[in-house]
Amino acid sequence: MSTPPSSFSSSQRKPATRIRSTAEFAKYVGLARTTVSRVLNDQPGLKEATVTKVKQAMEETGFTPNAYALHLKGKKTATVGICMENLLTPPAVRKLARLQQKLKERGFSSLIEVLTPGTSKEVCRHFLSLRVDAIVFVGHFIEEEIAARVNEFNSQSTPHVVIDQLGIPGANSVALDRVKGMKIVIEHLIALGHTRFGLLGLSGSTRSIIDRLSGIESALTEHGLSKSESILTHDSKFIRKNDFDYGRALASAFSCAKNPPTAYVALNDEIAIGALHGFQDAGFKVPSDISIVGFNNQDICLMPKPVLTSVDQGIEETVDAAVNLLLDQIDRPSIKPRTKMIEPILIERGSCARRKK
Amino acid sequence: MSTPPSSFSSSQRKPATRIRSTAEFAKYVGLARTTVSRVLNDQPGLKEATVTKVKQAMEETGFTPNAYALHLKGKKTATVGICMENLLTPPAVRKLARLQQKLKERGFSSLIEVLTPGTSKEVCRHFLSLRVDAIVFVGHFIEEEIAARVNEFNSQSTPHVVIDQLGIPGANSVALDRVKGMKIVIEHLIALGHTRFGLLGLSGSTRSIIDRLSGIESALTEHGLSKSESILTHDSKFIRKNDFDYGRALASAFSCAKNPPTAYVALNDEIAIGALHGFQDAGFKVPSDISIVGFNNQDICLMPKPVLTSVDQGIEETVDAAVNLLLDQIDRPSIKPRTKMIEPILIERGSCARRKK
DNA sequence: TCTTGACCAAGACAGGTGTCCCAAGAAAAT
DNA sequence: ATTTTCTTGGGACACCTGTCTTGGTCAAGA
Repeated sequence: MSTPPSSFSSSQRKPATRIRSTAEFAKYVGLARTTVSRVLNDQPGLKEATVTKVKQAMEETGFTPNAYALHLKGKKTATVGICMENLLTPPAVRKLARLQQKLKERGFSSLIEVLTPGTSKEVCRHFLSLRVDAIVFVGHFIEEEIAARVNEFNSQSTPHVVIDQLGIPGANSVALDRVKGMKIVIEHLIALGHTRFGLLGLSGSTRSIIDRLSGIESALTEHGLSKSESILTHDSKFIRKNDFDYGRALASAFSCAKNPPTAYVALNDEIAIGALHGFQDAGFKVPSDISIVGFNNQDICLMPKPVLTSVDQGIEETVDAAVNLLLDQIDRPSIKPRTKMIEPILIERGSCARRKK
Repeated sequence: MSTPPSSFSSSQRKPATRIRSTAEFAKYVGLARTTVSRVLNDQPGLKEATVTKVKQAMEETGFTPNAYALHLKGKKTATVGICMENLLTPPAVRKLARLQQKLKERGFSSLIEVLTPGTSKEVCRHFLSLRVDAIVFVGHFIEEEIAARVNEFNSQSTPHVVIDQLGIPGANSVALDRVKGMKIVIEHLIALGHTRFGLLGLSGSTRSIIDRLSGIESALTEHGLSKSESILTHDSKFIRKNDFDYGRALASAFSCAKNPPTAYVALNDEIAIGALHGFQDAGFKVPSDISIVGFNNQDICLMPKPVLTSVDQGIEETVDAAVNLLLDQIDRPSIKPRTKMIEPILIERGSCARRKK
């Protein structure tokens, strides 16, 4: 951490208080404000010695021009507001991490807020008061709420993108094709000889669930299976928490029933792993007795024994597409809203096997 | 979605382009800029009708005063810059989530950047150019680099706090007492009759590792055990990755050796769970043959069978203390740097048992 | 010594906002 | 009808920066 050579004895001359403006800074350097400004903006016609003098002083004082004043002079804020559904689930965080990284590569800073129901208006106002160049939503929110925000964005031509939530009219969105996601899962299990399926946590009336159920149905009918006979669920018996313990409880419910299904499809990896443990505790062998498929392909898929087969979200692809959508809007404000679907990929591991007998 | 009652026919009158200033907005409303400004700042002496007229127009147009211009008038930016070591490990993200939430409660926005080695100067400059009210570091960084930043902060009296990294002179810091963390682990295992311990991933020369080793040593000597006879490690045999597979590899190395230790202490939960699987694959029973303790008490502790005993970091306590340190600095700029240590707590689960025989 | 450049100092303006001030207009009270 | 009180309009200034202009200083060349 050696200080670069300096004509000032650096440790002594450090100003007691922070320098807040180019005027103060110019006084410190002993030059006119305009001269300093010329150095800061790489303008020609300056003596070499002057330039180095100013740059050294910047090193010493850590002075930086006020970005807020710069913005008033017409400079872009180069800031993006990110609205997260939560910061606790690994897939959401992976998206955030990728998003922040990609935006940084393009020179944008990330402002982050977690959206609780009903706060979207306030949060977006705040972002807009900070004159962000774009706003991103990550996760599933109340549809009407986001639709209202998107409406506002469109009427003000504010660049935006909605990641993971489909069905918002007029929105730029990127989302996993969940219909297809479930379809390839069921087809995989059918190929392994399974005909009856237990659903773990796949109930509700959100767009995400409806899409996934429709994917399941589509796969079933294409293979001549009837929905009513092939599908079982015990979701309604427990308070839905979408976590490990919920999966475990569901498994025990299935285990107690007679003639349980041989294959299970879970809402997410947590539930799948909980169920896996539940079935193992009940004396079933995975995958020889029972096959289980998770969703999201998180790191925890490697934690249980056997390791969990799961559906990969293509997070990198999703976020990269979202960033591209954003940049397109920033470059061409008149561009029309677009939706990009991401193809899911089944990652086969050890929790599925051919049906016995 | 219902628009509040309005004298304008809302969907029609929406301006085609975004309103960018109070001047434009005042023209839209049909009032003087000063009058609008008075409404926005809740000044007295205004007719009721005028106030509601302006507020309705705000609803319709979504107009918000430019925060950048406000700051020029002396208003605080109410923004905090957060430097993250990474956004991929769950403990780091939990800290971020808590931090963002607590800051929001106090009215601060969160600017987030991931720091790669060598970028701290640039990132902090950027934060300072955005006139953040404080800067937070979360994670372990290159000591000299952070020390240099802290030095700059102190000379400019920039409020800051370093979470998780000790040993930075002059810094406001909050960190887990890792010495004690390891000490309570070893004491727990000694109480269960263990006398020989395998270390998983606990090698290196970072402050964090040194502290933890010193905690182990302290517990051993207090119980009359010698370090050289009680401690075994195979860390150097593999490329250290601190993940599940690394733990698994270490376990297989211990399994092959003759007379392996009966108790194992891991750097983190991932390694511990990997090792747990590795030992089980090698034919050992956990916890009857072998006891294992993780570190961090993440959610994944519940994934393996048996569930993993681990040390809780007290993330909430840590972050809350950090926020308090920040606020103290903002309120009293002359306050001296302080360090707050957080007490670790051993969470006993199923992966430890009394030593056989 | 005088001219010519090269360089810098100093002033002015714009950008959006809050606030102070004074004048103008409208409504209310006399 | 006149006066008083309420309310609004409009100008001015400060905040910080980049940029344009003008004027000044100093050294080098003629």
